[in-house]
Amino acid sequence: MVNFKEEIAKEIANSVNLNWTDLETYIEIPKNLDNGDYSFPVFKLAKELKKAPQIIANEIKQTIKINEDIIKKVDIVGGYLNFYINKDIITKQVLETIENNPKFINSQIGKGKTVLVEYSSPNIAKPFHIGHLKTTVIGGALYNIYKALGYNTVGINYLGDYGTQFGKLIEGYKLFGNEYDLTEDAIDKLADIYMRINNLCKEDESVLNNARENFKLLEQGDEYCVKLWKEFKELSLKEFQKIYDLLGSKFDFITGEAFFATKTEEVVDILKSKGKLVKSEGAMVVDLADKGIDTPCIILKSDGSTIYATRDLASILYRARTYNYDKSIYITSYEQNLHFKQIFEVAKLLGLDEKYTDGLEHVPYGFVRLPTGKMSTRLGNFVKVETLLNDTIEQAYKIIEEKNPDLEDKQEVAKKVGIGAVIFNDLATSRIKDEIFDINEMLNFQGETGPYIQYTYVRTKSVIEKVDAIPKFKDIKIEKLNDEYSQKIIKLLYNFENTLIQVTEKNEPSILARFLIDLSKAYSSFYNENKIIVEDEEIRNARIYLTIAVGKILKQGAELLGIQMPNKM
RNA sequence: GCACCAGUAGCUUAGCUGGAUAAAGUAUUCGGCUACGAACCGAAAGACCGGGGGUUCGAAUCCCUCCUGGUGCACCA
Repeated sequence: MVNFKEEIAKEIANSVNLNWTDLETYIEIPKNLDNGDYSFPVFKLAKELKKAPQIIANEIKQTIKINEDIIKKVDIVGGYLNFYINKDIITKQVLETIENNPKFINSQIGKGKTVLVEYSSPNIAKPFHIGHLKTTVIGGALYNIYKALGYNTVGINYLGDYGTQFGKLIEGYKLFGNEYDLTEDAIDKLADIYMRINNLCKEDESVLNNARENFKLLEQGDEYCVKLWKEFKELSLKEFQKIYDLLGSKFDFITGEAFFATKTEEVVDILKSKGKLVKSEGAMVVDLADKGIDTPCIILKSDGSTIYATRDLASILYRARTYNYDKSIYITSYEQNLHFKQIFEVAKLLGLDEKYTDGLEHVPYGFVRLPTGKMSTRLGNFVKVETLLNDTIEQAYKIIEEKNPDLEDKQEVAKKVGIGAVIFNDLATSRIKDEIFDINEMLNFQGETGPYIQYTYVRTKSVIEKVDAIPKFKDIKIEKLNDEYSQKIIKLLYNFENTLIQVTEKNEPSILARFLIDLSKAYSSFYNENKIIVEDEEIRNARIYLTIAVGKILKQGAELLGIQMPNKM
């Protein structure tokens, strides 16, 4: 496809004798359509060329060689040079590309590169509540999008399956295990046991010591403890899998902390041999004061055992060797900002190639809070993902019942719509923002929501279903799509791939979520203003063709976010 | 106390590598189904872009400072 910015930048560059790549970054897209399709602020050159913007603008306008196929018109308004592109060429190229390449992605940007995405990472034996949803959904979307751009993508679920907490849980099971039947709702019951033993540990030091002892035994491979731990893990995974199935979350590897616990020795050895490990308040730490980080990174606790940082470092070593990654992103709440800052600094001391340490990136997201305050498993103040999904699915079912009672497979559709609403809600805003969870907001499927995108898609399907002959691209009269509504859609479609690239540059799926809203709005306006199935065959075919293109991109974009599209709703 | 993040319409947000009149949704009021799906479209109203300084031809955007909220700050993850 023509890169309009590049073409314009090159032509201006010729005219003023400057480097076109710099000029390209100056080019903007005017908010107001009256100001053209692309705009060049001439003020930017005033200093460099030592001339008034007006004079420069005139000179450029006069000397620039305009290829009429690409640029129709150049205007000077204030200090801007406004470019009006040839609508037919962009329309033709967009539709032609979608015809030939249904995925509408040409970029080779990810070819030969490997990206690791660590996400979801729940603690086993604890309920999967809506606080874990963001990492699962954001990570899933990023995973899909990197993959779509050609990256070799590896999704890792780094389970919290290690640590003193399991010593406690084992102790709790020993004491009250016989009161519970773990064949059903295992996690809830384990969480209950954990809550009880945790309270007991606070009251009774000897219980806490038993818990610590259990963990030590677990580490040493004690048969009873390992057997219990495995059982807890399996029960938890089984329940998590139910949620992952609903959300469509997929992982290439489910590798928990325990896996790396056996690999920490090398980390300690390397740091020791480099003299970076120093004793501080009884623990072995790496001092990071010279890196601007006040808090040293603990590698070995006072009792000589490892800590999560040590295991994270071991995982970096392992992943560098195993996957030869170019980029490795960690999706967690911003609570862990300092932790990742620390381990990324310490990772530089492990003797790894710079490629690997440069590729490390923490992708933080904001807190989810309940109106009643911060969520806490310990205090029982949380909303389970399962409950939330059931509520939204039920709501979707109710609305279908009301609006489209004859629909087939209502339950299936309600599932797609209800889950789509939840996923979209977590992806629609910048990930760094905190969210106060409001169930009423979740259950409102109007406006900028997942169901709105699905509804728009369903309308495209419905239109296409109504026509008997699907037009071929070669028969489309491009110039029939010159109206403002069609053109708005075309411009959005033109930006689809660029939008995906932006998502990966910022690790920000909300950019795609917004794009899909914009496209849905543009199509809804088009739909209301233009009758599609009209007598005039040329107009009809052109509009149907545009409808097909919108449907394809909506579906693809939504699926990249993890949202399934129903054909009817 | 130190560090990081956030503060834009009643509410939820977009815009933040500086650019033309600050953009949406929601809530409120009004209009549109004898056109292909009204979970929609259109309109009205709603903003000292947290306050104050500065840099610049130009600041929601960059710098300084203050205020508010959140998070982190050593053996939990």
